[in-house]
Amino acid sequence: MTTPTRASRWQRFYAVVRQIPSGKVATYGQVAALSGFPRHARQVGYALFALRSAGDDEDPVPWHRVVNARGEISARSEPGPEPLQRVMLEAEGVTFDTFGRIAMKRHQWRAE
DNA sequence: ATTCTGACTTGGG
DNA sequence: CCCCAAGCCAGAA
Repeated sequence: MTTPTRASRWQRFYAVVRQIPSGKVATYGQVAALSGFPRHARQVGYALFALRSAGDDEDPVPWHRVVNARGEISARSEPGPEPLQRVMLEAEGVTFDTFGRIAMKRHQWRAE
């Protein structure tokens, strides 16, 4: 709605994640910082978790472009989107090394 | 109102 | 590289 001052921080995170271009990835901490909350990396993860069942076909959030600081896909409590996330990233041109890590120096998103 | 949980990060040893 | 402690917030029961 039109109440940004009362809007959840989560909406802020989603807005930033939506700005991540295809072929690039950002870390939770990065998203938090760009949203204006340097120490809220955790909340970003939780926000995305809540997004799992969101029916946002009109306003999709590229959650798959958010990875942890190690450059790996974070493990969830339950199996599911992990392999999918990797597939989606690879489909966008993101490459993984033998350790299952992303070449962050090459794919990490640089905000402008 | 309280308690528990959950896609994390960073710094220090 | 690994392990530990602290910081942070929202939603469900």
